[in-house]
Amino acid sequence: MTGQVRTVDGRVAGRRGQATRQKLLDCLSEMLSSSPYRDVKVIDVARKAGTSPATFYQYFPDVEGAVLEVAEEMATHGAALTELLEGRSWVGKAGWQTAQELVDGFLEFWRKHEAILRVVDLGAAEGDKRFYKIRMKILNSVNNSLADAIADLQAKGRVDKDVNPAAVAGALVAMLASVASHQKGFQSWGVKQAELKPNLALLVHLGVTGKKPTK
Amino acid sequence: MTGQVRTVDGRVAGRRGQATRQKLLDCLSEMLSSSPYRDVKVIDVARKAGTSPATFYQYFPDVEGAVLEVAEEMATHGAALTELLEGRSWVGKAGWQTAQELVDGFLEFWRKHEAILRVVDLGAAEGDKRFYKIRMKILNSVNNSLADAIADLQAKGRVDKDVNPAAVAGALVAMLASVASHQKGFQSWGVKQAELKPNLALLVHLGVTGKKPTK
DNA sequence: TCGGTAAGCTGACGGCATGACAGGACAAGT
DNA sequence: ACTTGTCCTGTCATGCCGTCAGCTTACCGA
Repeated sequence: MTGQVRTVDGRVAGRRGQATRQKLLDCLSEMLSSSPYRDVKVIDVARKAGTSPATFYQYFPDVEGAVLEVAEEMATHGAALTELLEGRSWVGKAGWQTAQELVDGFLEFWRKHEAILRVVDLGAAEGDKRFYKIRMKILNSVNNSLADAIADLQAKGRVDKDVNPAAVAGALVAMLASVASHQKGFQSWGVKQAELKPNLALLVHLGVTGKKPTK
Repeated sequence: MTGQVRTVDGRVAGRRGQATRQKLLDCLSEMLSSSPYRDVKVIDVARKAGTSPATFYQYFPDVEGAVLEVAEEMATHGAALTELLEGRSWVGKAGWQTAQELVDGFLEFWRKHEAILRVVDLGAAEGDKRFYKIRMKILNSVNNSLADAIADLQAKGRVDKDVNPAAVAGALVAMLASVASHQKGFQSWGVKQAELKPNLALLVHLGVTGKKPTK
């Protein structure tokens, strides 16, 4: 499917090569967590991996190229987000639970991949299609499921006709992503993490069903 | 209030100096709009301003320092966002209009300052307190007004007791900011800008009042 | 066991951005 | 014209970037 892993100059990477490559990616991930994206240098990543800059350039065209790899890897893990919504109900108490579990799972995922998601968000906002596609790949699973749920309720007449399911779903997903990125910001507004989640779930529930949840 | 503008080495800047300084800031702004943050170099900004890198370093410690200035300037303009909510009603048709105008004004502001806001968002997400404070300064005006409105309705018994006004307000503001940053993303979900706004307004109204708007 | 071949790594190098400084250009007041 | 303080830039040491030739290592077939 993906074909063989290749170096920049076209050689196929063997066992040792792939290990080095992966180590560089891991070290890059760590660097992204500990220092601003702007200050992440090839030489630092290489040093951290116990190798030389020249080796780095064998496997990646530049820092951005390597970041894209890290992001791609993370995006495949993001497929698990689909499970948060698959076959769930939005009616009654079950609906409230669905909303809660979505918020919980989403925030957890974002927290776990905080550093790389920051960079993906930036790249997407800057209009880079590669980052933008990765961001879509992650959000689409959640977004599509949400939009379907809204469209379903709409078909049954439980949601107004003039609601655009995709727009509402997208806005809710954007909200979750943004809140996850700036959780610390809420603390200065006197909102604790534990308080935040149910309020987010409330908004999600309101957005999807148009009604307050029954708890 | 802010005192005199000073160079890095402590001299007070005169008329000519301030003009040069401002020109550098303007050129930096342009650079941020046209190229990725990571690739904005002092030498490019200086060249664009028709001066030398050494001059840049007389007024700013580094690119980040200059970016903070641009952001600060933008943040003061952001005070105008307060007007979108001051003295507005959230009841009946007026409530729907309030929500619409908030969404409109917010998106417009974000669009106008897109480039610098991207960088502020990144800096804040990375935990840099300076960027984080600027982000707060912009969002606080809207957030506080929203939280007050919710708390008001809550006091009147129109909103559930277990809603945390600050949390809901913060989440709604985060949603607006995120959607504004990634408007292009919605196009690939088949959502046009014109469709997006009323749906955002709907979510805002739902979040604040807990009820569907009367149009 | 022994080469042969391809993978894997690095030292070294030209090029460019950074950041500091000292000195020259310039404007304003006397 | 002279002085004073502001303003700008040429220059330099330093450090990262990105490339290449060449060396080492692992694998494999004879």
